This record gives sequence, structure tokens and C-alpha cells, in this order.
Amino acid sequence: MKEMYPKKGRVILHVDMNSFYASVEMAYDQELKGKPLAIAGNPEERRGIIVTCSYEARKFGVRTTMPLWEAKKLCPDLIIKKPNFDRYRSASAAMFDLLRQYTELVEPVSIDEGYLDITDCSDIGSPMQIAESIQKRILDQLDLPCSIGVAPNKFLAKTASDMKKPLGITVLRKRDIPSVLWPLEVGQMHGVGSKTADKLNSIGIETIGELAKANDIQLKGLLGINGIRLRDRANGLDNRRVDPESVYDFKSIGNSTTLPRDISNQQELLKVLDKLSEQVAARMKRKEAVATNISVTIRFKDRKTITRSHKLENPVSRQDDIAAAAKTLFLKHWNGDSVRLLGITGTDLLDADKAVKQLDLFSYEHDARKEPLFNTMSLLREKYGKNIIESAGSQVKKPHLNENKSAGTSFNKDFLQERRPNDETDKKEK
DNA sequence: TCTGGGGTCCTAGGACCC
DNA sequence: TCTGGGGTCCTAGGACCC
Repeated sequence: MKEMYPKKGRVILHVDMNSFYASVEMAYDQELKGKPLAIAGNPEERRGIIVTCSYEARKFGVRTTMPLWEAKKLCPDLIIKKPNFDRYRSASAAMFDLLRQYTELVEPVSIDEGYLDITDCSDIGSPMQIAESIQKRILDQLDLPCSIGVAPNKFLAKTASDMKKPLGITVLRKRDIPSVLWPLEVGQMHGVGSKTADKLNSIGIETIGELAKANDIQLKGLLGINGIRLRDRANGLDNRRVDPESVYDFKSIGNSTTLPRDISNQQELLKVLDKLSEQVAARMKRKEAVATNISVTIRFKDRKTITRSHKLENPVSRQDDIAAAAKTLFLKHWNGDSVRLLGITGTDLLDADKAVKQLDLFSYEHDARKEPLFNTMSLLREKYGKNIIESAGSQVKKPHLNENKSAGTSFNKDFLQERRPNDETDKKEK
């Protein structure tokens, strides 16, 4: 039966941290504030690309993924910091804890951004007041800047948060779509990368407005069902809900590494696979997951990349099992050419307790943190000599820091991807 | 001196089954 | 002188995002 009344409009916020890693480093070290700062890996190990940079660095043209030497050429005074992922993860956890003081309907989408559904939060204040409060408290309590989009759905909220940086708040209503969204180039749209933009341009679609009015059949022929979805989004249609649980539905766990130099020696490469399987095994253990599919990624000297996967009869999670599967795959498909990067990923994940065949009393790993968390209270006491949290907080829940303990140095969702307690459902069935 | 590492989702072909 | 029409599983690869 059709609903007789239109569904109540939703109010969705998208909170997007501004140059997150660089901002966290600045929160730790005030000396860095106002200076061109970049987070980058080690060029000696061929990991020397810009991961994030401060707005001061951007003024010089420094951009994410730019090789370090190029960034230095543009900005000779650029300050370089190695990434400190533990630090970013705990800052992230503190940030999401703060968001959850407004509503439980918080969906993290990556380490530095998330959605909130504040439709039923009118008792707290207007959407704009809530956005302002969030932005101010993240700045005051964590010393981190963010931009916020306010809109009736995820797509528009995401688009809006992108419009004013840093420290912007942008409202994007349905009625603003023709004047604000449609004049933008299609390539600007979330979900449209360079390939898709080229394809759309090839049929004369240059702006989001043109995409919004494009022909169904033509779009489907060009882009498949994604074409239809993009056209809907261009019209401001998006009914994906804010799902706080989605963070637990991880589908793969993988680690990869660019080798310090190209390697063609088999023994050396197998050693790398040992190391990678150790990392994957450790993360699978923490997340209490097992994999029934193992895949290996090989990037050759010329950057040509292949992935080869194998479905397993029995799920694996131990290092030696993962390594064995990975090595078999590798040896079967490697043509002997020089290798630039190797990766191992476990997919088709199951809950460990569902898959386990025998009780392993020693499987629980207690992994203590190696360095202090991004602790808002101690940080601010240090800085201001007073307790900002208590003075600012009238909310029930105190920000509590995630107990996440990964010592890994990966950019991923580990900061929240703990296994959901009491989860009865098999991930595969979800 | 080019181009990291973590992911998700989608497509497409072949095998296999009913 | 004949080969339909689903469906699922597996594998490989592409596009995109942060």
C-alpha cells in the first residue's frame, strides 16, 4: 500500500575533518600551526608521497599523492612528518565519541568523516545550531577543524561539506540544487572519477545539471546501473540511510607494501609474503574474523598489477595458513618479472566463533597500546591548565577513547572496526 | 627520482546446475 | 540442421574513494 503522506524529510549531517592528519599533528605540536606541513612516507623506501598537507602547504600547490620531491620543489620550507596512525586513530575515536553525544545515529565512513542523522534531534536545537555546536566542540576540545554539510540526504550532505573548507558549514536544500549543484562539472561529483567524467563528456554531458536531465537508456548503456544512480544523485535523490552498524560489516582485511626496490629474487619475495601474512593474521585475530578466500596482489616493475585469488575449503586466520595460501597463489601466477609491490588480502570473511573448529584458549590477544592515546583531557589540561571537557560537557556520555590497539601503520577503518558484541548474524548473510 | 595503502562496489565470463 | 532460460559460484579486473 502506498503511503498516504509524504515521508518526513530527514536532516543529515556530513562531518568532514579538514586535512586531518596534518591537523592532528598541529594539535600535538602547536609550533606547527600556521606552517606548511605535509604528512609523507619515506622516499628512500619509495613511499615518499604526500598523504595529507596543511592549508598553508596547499597555497604552494602541494597536493595529496604528490611525490615528496615535487612538493619540496614547490614549497622549499615544507615541514615533513611521518604518519603516526595510532595518533590519528585515537583522535578519530575521540571525534566520533563526541558526535555520538548528539545522536546514536552516527555512521563513520572513514577515519576522518562520518554522517549523522539528526532528524529527531530537534529538542537539542535547529540543524544549524547542532552543526555549529559540533564544529565548535571539535575545535575547542580536540583542537581540530572540520567542515559540515547539512542536507536532506547523504549525497547532498557530503557535497555540501565539501563546499566550504576549512571550518565551513554549508546547508544544501532540495531547492538549492538547480542553482548550486547543477552548474558544477560532473567530475566534481562524488562517485564520478576521471574515467566516468571522460565517458560522460564523450556524450556531451559536462555539468551535473546535464547529467540530471540525461537519457536513461543512454546512461545505462554507458555506465550500467551506476549511470542511473548517478543521475538520481544529480537530481538530489538518495535514500541511503545512516547506518551506525555498517562499520562492523567489513568485507576484507588486507595488507600490501611497496618494496624499497624492485625484487625478482624468489626467496626475498616469499619472505615479504611471510611478513604480510603476519600482519593480516594479526588484524584478523583482533577483529575475530576468518577468511575463506585469499588473494595476492602483484605489482610489477612497470606498475602493471594483477590480483589472483583462491577460494578455500576451510577458513583461515593463522599466519602460517595465510602464508601458505598466498605463496601457492604467488608461485602459480608469478612470471619471474621484477616486483614493485606485494599484497595479501583475506576476503569472504566469517565470524571466527562461527567458523572455529576447536576451542583455542590462547587465541585472545591482549595488545597494549604503545603510546598514549589522543587524550582530550590530558591534552587540554596540558595546554590550558584546566578541564575543558567537564566545563563544556553537559551531555550524558563522556568522550571515552576507543580501546583500539592496532600497532599497524595502515590507513584503514581499524580505528572502529571492532567486532560488534553479541552479533548473532553471520556476516555473509548480511 | 613519479605515482602509498586501506578499502568498497560493480561487471563479466565460464562452470555448473536444474 | 541443435542448442532455452534461469540461477549461483568463482575468478579477474576496473573504477572510485579517503
